[in-house]
Amino acid sequence: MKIEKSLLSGSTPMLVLALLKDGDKYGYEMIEELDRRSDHTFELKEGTLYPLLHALEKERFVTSYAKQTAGGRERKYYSLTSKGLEQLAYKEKEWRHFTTAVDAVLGFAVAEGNMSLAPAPATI
Amino acid sequence: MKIEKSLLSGSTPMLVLALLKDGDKYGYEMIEELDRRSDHTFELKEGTLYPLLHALEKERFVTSYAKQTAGGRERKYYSLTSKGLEQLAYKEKEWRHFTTAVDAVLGFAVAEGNMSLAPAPATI
DNA sequence: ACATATACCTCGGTCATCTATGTCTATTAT
DNA sequence: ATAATAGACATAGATGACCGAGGTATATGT
Repeated sequence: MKIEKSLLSGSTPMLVLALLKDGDKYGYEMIEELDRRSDHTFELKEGTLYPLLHALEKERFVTSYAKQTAGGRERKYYSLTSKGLEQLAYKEKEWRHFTTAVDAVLGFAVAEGNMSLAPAPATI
Repeated sequence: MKIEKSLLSGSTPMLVLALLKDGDKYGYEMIEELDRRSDHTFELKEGTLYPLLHALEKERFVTSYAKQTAGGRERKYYSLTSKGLEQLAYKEKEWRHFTTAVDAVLGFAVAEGNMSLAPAPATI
């Protein structure tokens, strides 16, 4: 199934950080891995990923280093920092909150406790 | 919890259609209803909603009519068309697919059958 | 009478993603 | 040997979604 691209908007940084949680990766590899893990739902474009990686590095969520392949080709590997791991945890929490809220609007039953509802105010 | 606004991007039309499934509503009412149902997660702005409603009407997903309040004020009510109902069903399906794919990338266990995986091709 | 809430609307800015394009190197096909 | 393809990085400009800010007008509360 093809997903309207704007749906993905906003969750891309989280997905990239999630990929790096399982080990250092280079850009091109992330695109393939994301495509594979999502069963072809997310076909991230290079024009999206590379600028995003630069932004994540600027914010110190990831660091990068160059590494040679056996063939002599150079790759730029990215590594998750502890700050990036914290950010991932935050983004995952935000993601849970978001999907719970959408499901609530769509009218799906929500398991109690999920929405962290404030206790109902006393009606005088 | 505050949600980064770009997360919502793309799912807004679905949410609006979902609201109208429960009966005709006017714009201002939808904003309040969305805020209420989502426990203040979605605070849709007028600058977002009104142009969106016009677009939905243009695509024949909704129709509109004017109606007076007891006080004499005029409101513009929107009503879901059968085409809009179909669109909502499609968008909900897309939404399920999307969240399943994100969860797969995040590494959460996925209930079997959800991802509609093609049977593994025979490896010769 | 004045402020606030209700109710509609539009314009322009911001930001995320994609399209298109470019570069360079390694591998595969002819 | 040479051409074509795939791998790997990068950026510029277009598109599109959402919001901020502003505008108009009526009803209600003080």
